[in-house]
Amino acid sequence: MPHIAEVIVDVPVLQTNKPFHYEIPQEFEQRLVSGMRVVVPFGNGSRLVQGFVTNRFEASDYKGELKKIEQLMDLMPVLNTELIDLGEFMAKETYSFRISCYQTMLPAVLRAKYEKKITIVDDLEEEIFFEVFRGKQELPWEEVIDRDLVKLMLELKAQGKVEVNYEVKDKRTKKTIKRVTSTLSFEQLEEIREGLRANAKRQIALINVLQSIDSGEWLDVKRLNEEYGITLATINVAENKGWCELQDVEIYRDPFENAQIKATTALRLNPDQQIAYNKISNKMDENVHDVFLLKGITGSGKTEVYLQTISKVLDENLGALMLVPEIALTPQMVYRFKSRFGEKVAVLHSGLSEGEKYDEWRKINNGEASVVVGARSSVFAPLKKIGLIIIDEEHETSYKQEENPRYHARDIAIWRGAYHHCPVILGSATPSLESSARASKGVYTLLELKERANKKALPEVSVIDMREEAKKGNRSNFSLSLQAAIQDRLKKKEQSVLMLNRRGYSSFVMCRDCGFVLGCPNCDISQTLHMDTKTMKCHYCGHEENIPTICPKCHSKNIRYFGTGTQKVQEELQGLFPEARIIRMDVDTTRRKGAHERLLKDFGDKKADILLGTQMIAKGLDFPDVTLVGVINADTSLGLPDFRSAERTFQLLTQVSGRAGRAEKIGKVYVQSFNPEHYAIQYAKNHDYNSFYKREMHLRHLSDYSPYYFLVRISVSHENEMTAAKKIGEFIHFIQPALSDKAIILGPTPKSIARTHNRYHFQVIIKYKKEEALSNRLHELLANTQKDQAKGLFISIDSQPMNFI
DNA sequence: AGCACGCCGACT
DNA sequence: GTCGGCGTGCTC
Repeated sequence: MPHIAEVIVDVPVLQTNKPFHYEIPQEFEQRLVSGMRVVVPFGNGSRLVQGFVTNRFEASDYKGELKKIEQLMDLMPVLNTELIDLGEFMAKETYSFRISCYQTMLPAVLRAKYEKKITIVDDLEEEIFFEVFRGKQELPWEEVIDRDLVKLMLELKAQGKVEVNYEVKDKRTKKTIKRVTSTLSFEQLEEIREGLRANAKRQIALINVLQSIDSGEWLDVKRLNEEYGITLATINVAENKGWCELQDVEIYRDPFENAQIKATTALRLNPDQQIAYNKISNKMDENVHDVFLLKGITGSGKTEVYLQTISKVLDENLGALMLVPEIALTPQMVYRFKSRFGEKVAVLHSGLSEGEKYDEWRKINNGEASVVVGARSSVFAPLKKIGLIIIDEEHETSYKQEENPRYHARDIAIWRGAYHHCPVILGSATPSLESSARASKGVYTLLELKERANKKALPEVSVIDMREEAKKGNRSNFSLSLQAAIQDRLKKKEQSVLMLNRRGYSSFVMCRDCGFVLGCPNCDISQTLHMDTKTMKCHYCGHEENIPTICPKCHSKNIRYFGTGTQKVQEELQGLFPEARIIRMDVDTTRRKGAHERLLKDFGDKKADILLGTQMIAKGLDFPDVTLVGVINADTSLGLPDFRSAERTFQLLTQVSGRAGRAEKIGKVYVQSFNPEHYAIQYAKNHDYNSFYKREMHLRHLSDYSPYYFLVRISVSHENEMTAAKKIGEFIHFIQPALSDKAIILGPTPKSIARTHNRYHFQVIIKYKKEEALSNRLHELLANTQKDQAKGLFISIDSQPMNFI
């Protein structure tokens, strides 16, 4: 057996971001497998840290003396070889540490907790022992700090009386239940019963129960207590006397314990669905990796295609991975999967406790679950053989993690698809421009669902010009036509959904009379209002000007910042319709666990007439009695200083429109806007993705943005503004020589929130098509700036950033 | 990150 | 003269 282990240690800094070799002690030789967590001594004081074994070797080329692995933390590996490789790839792509990548792949309970403490090894003076150690053998290090004992401890350590110890603690817990079985025969128990006093009621009851079960059958102790009043104490006594045997068994916490799930079967596919199914199915048969872009309008039955392709995967004893955005992971959605695939489904989402997440993860790792449904991080689910990966609503920006490691689930999914030689399906009604562009170039295979499953026409969308409303003297958030429509639905006892677009809240300036938004003269994006400096700024090029008091276009004085809160809107709405029952859904009302589900359930049960919410209501809701959808302010997301703002607005409007008229009744959508002629709004009104795509691609082409160019953003921050500004300048000088003349450098500019936590932030964006040397150069940049980073300069590199605010 | 080693200021 | 400040470098 190779007795050298390659270990990635849990010290997330660049200098230790490489494998370290350890000797595997004899006792672990047989049990240690790559992918297990281990405890290893590390560094000068040999403090104990957690590590992941990534390989085993016969010999090491390390010149120094190898240390030994201290302890194994797992019986089964937590990472398989695929995930070990994926972590290496991911660290390189996202400019982050391998250890951080492995930790994001795993449930949080597998992350170690560290404890440092002082242990007595030789007799101490009585006074110290009782006063300082309070008569105990150990003293936690925090206490040493708090009680200012560092100096004393160092002295005692020098005298060899105490030592510093490190402990690596495993946070994971398994939920267990106690169960009991009989160890005696019916007759033997009968004999015992006769020997008992008549008033030993509990013991007699227990014997009755033990007599009633078959040999080898186990009974739940909790149930014995509930049903017969037999306590654990009684059973313990009985066990000591040898009548029965007690056992702790590990169980999974079941987050869906109380759900009643009815089995469903496959629906009949329409011709478009059938074609899509066949094409995907063929690739699965060939065992070939391919990426499909499944484009289907709302209600076209994408989910049924997912379900049936997954079903085929299961028939071949492979696993399937399905990602959905966190907010779309509703009970309705989960129910659909559970009812088709039953126990084979594992669900991973943020609503679960750490323990529940770990249990779901274990079911996957053990091979008990073969269908995984979950949000972004589920892309790392430890399925051993994957036959299909699906990313639903692939355009959603939440698939990109906004903290380190800044991975995009789509990239990870495609990497895993290639590894497993299986298809990846990207599904959306409004695909991202990047994916559509790849499909039109033939990099992805396009599959289209053009028909709605119920053959219903898409809802009619009316765009309401809020400038006209203003002229009529209506200063409220609700146009007269929307008010009339709401009144009508209330009368007919039908439901309405109203969405308040909260993106980019209050951060830009717009003219209430003509809809003019102040843009940057150099960058074709809107400028952001900075109240701290009382200026308008462009986040891309750094352009700055005064806040306008008069609209440059129509010279109206009615130009001001834009944005409204949900609570204020709710009050206004209630004032207009005193009899209406309103449910408000925003970050405030959904903060508590389960609140989101409860509010939706109440609305589904028709306990309210109007659902008022932010974009979180745009996804996945399917309520048959909703016949009216209103978008109160379509413009806020247009005003964002982001080249994707039109795309986001188009996607949002299309998505929310799909909420109207899901069943028999015909739906109607009202979109209120100060920019009704804006192409994102007009194309959304006409449900015309293709025209939107063409127009937007043209604009991206003109301004050299994605998908024509790749982007990378380098951000720095420092508590001293001058230092941060000077450093980012140096970094550009360092990177520039590695770039061709085709690359475009934007900035440096201060970030939109130029100062947070008393630190100053600057960024530079590099637009490029093909720069072979760039990635290496950026890795070098990180390596060369270790000293700066030690001195409080934060550097972060975000490849293909999604948010610019 | 955490720890040791090493070289300059205010103290017994 | 020394105690201790944190700058620098290393961790299998």
